[in-house]
Amino acid sequence: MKVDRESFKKLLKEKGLKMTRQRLVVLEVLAENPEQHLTAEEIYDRIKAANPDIGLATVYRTVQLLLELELIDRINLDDGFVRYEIGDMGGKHHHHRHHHLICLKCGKVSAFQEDMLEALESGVKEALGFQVTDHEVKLYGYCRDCSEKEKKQNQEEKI
Amino acid sequence: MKVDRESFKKLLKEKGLKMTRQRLVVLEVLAENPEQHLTAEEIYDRIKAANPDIGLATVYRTVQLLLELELIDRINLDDGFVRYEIGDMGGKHHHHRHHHLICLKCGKVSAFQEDMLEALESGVKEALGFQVTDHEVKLYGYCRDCSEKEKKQNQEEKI
DNA sequence: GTCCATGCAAATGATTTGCAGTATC
DNA sequence: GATACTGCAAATCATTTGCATGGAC
Repeated sequence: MKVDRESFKKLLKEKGLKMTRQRLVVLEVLAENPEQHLTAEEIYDRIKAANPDIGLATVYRTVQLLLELELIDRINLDDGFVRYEIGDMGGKHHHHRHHHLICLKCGKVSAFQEDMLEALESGVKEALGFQVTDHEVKLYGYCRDCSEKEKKQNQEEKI
Repeated sequence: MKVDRESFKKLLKEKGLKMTRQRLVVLEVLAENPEQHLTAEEIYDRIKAANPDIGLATVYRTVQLLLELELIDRINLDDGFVRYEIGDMGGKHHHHRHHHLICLKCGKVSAFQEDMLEALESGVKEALGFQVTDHEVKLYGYCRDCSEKEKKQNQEEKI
């Protein structure tokens, strides 16, 4: 994914903010690594090589800013780090995101698209009067690779 | 909800652990406050009145232990605290839990039961080969009270 | 030139850990 | 009586913040 410098600059200007090299670079790292769920420190590490004089605090501040601008999303995998990923950008409907599959064996995190939740949301609306505007769904289990490995191992044990 | 001292003791013994007043009290606080999503510090505060000489570190250690024993669940509302609530105990099917409605206006957190996710899980299994064993679902939006207040306010503005 | 933004280092705050004393089995 | 558990205080570690300098407009 490519960051459009000019529209980013414009977006910042609307809020009285300035476009800086650091802000652009952080956004670019996230845009170039979709589905990677990077921590602030990981973003920092990827930037440091080309920009040795950037500070970790700036990454933290920038990531907050990008969240407020709704350019990126936050993911919490309960491992002590907050992670970030580039948002839908295209923005089909009202930002519906945060669908993650987390493998309990290899730790791999993948995303999935699913509209089945809309039925759930309208059910909640009718039954409880709760109007859903966003959701975060994490499914824990075993990814294809790990569950196939498991299966193979079980077969070998039977022999 | 009431804690069964003896079966708790037995459960601990199976793992070579001892039953202590502190462990019992922490479990009781959580059992007596279902749907309350207490932080470690909040649990500590509720215990301190009757047991002034308990330590916060013990609450943290106990809560970890109860998680491992699958007697309680962990909830993360991204507000900087990890929260805990008593588990299903009854345990209908394979521990399926963590369904929360989080109101963006008043911050109220409520839980809901919903089996509609099973359709989603089998969809994921077929499409991606990912075998789901547990899930955590957070729906963000506006609770009945807040969305009614909102509606009323909008009507008044029109007058 | 005016502010906003940055880098650095120090501060924060939830959670963890080491250790000597204490309670459970 | 052995061993696990607790309380306390110190340590940890991700994230935030104060402040003087630097950069965008």
